[in-house]
Amino acid sequence: MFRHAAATRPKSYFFLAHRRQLSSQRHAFPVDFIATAIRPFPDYSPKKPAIYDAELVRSIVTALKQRRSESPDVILGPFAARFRSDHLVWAFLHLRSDPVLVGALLHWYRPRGRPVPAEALAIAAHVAVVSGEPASARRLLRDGLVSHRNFVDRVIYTYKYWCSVPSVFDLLFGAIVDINRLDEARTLFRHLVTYGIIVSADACNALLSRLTLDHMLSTFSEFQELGLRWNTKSCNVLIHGFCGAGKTGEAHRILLEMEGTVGASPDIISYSTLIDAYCRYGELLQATELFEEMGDKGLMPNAFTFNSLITLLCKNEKVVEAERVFTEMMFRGVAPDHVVYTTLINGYCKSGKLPAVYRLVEEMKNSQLVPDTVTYTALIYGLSRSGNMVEANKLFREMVGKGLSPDEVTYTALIDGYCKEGKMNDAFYLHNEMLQMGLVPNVVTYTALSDGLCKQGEVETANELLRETSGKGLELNVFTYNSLINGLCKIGNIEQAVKTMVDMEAAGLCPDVYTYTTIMDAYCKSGEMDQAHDLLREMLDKGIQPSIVTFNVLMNGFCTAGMLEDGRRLLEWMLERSIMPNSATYNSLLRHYCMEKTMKTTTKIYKEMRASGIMPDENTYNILIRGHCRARNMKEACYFHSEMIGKGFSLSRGSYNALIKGLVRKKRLTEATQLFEEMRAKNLVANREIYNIFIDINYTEQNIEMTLELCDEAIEKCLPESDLNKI
DNA sequence: CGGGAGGTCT
Repeated sequence: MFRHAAATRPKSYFFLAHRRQLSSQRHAFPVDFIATAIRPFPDYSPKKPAIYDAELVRSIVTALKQRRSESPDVILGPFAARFRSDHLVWAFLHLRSDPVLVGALLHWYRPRGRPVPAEALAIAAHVAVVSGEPASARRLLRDGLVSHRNFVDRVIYTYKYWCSVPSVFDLLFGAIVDINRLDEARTLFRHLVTYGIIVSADACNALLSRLTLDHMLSTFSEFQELGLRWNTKSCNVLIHGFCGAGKTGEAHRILLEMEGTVGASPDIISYSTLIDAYCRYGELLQATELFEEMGDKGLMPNAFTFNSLITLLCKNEKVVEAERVFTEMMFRGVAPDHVVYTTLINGYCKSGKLPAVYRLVEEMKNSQLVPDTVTYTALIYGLSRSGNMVEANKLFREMVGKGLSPDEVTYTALIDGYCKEGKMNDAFYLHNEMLQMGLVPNVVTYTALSDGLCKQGEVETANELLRETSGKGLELNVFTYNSLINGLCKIGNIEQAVKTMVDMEAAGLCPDVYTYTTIMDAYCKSGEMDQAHDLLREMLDKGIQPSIVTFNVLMNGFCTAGMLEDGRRLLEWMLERSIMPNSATYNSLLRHYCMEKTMKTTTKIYKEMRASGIMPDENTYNILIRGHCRARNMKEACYFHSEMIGKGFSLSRGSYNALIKGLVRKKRLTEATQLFEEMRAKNLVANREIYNIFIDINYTEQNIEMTLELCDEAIEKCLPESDLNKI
């Protein structure tokens, strides 16, 4: 049923509506200003058909109404030759309460090569809105907008005669925003105000969220002054905008003041957005304070809120704490979704804790949560990182099998995995495959490939690749330059590395802690401690904070240069500034004292390390074991060996050699043989000396077959003795 | 209107 009464409604209705709006505003306008400012919608009516046309239209309409179940093509076919675009509107006059038939007529007319007139599209949209079909109205409006320059005018022009309702303008506004004509949306808002129409806050929010921060703010105040009452979502958009620009202080201010200035109280999204920003910028304290505060206000944190905290903890390599928060969240009755699981899985992937990863994947499946592309990418990345390309590929196929599409991030994770293994052919094969899939490799992909080439010593090829990358219009960034600089350092070309650092500055990129640490390491390794120190000075002057790696590089430099006093001083300097050393810091010192065969000092330092709560890593154990073996402390060596096995660490080639040699010396042949077999099973090559020992033993015991096998193996695999010291 | 994946230094 169509309500003709609506046609008389607009003027007074909107006047009242507008007054109501203003009375709740802080900046009230004089009422008589509004009374004179509002103009009525135009009085238009469709032009009259000629008798011939009217009869044609009546026949068409009758046919459509009576034969609803038949295809419009069949019904309208006979009229096709005589049908003009004018007939559309005349037909709509009879079909105004029947949006289905309006749609059918348009649908039939449209593909016939002639454009649908703006007027017909606008009318069809009004009919759809009035009949409660906003989705099709929006489609029609969008069509009108893209095909007719003055479509907005047509919608306003036809508004009154077709007894439309104000929400058509929300849809029109939304459609303009959809096609990204943001200035036009703002103009429309102002224009509609002159008719006494205020576009809804939600429609305006869609615009707001697409604007840059500056425009966002100016639009917010302008629309507010024109009579719009913004809502909580609007403030959330502003909060998000400020957060994205790093202005958490401003965002926080909105959260605190929105109730008073806009009359909209912050909701769970307002808080979560700000909490997420604090987490992103590493301000855990601020984040947790807000977390508490929202609870006090009766806003319960949800999976989004918790996820931000979990992400931050994972980023800070506190994945165990992250899981504690995860457990706490479930305890509070918040069910984790697939995103939270992905966050935590990724955290464990980064720290290489695959058993925990598998446990969470299992748990996720049991909760009926479905992993998506992001989840799979995190898993593939985790497996690539731990050198397990076979499993990574299996997962890749599994995700494709499940109908998920790998994107450029997924491919890059796999490509990086191959690069880290030095399998550059596989890496480039995947690069080609992603091109064939229509995916566009980005600067991250090329950085991974370039880094892979650099690590293979093919710095020239990497340089060539990056030239091509720039040629494609991709902008190289700090990561790219750093990996190239590292490549140059590793082939011993520090001079070129420094030149490249200058290049990157010329390209407008600031060398960061990675750049400096990389070059400092090169200087340290070539014994140029003064140069390294100069660079440290330079980076401190620039206000770049050294990382633990920077200190470790220096520590390693001091130790290898035999500047032990400087090393110890550096350690104390770090401790005084509560810069927490890690296992690598201590490993340099330990390695040095082991080489000096001063195991007493080594043990003292090791005890200091444990007392500071620093867990030894695989390297630490290998250093200690080799040291104790050389000092012939087999009891200690064996103790550390069993402890490291208990933690899932493995002996290095050097440690195997040292342990076996030590055990043989103590005549503990059973243990020595067992280790030798274990070593061979892992495809690690023993020293010539060790082979000789076992060849002798087997020969003495007349195990001729074994003797020959070992001889062959030694000839095939062992390097000449002279090269052994280089390993 | 809010959350999760990939590339650089020992």
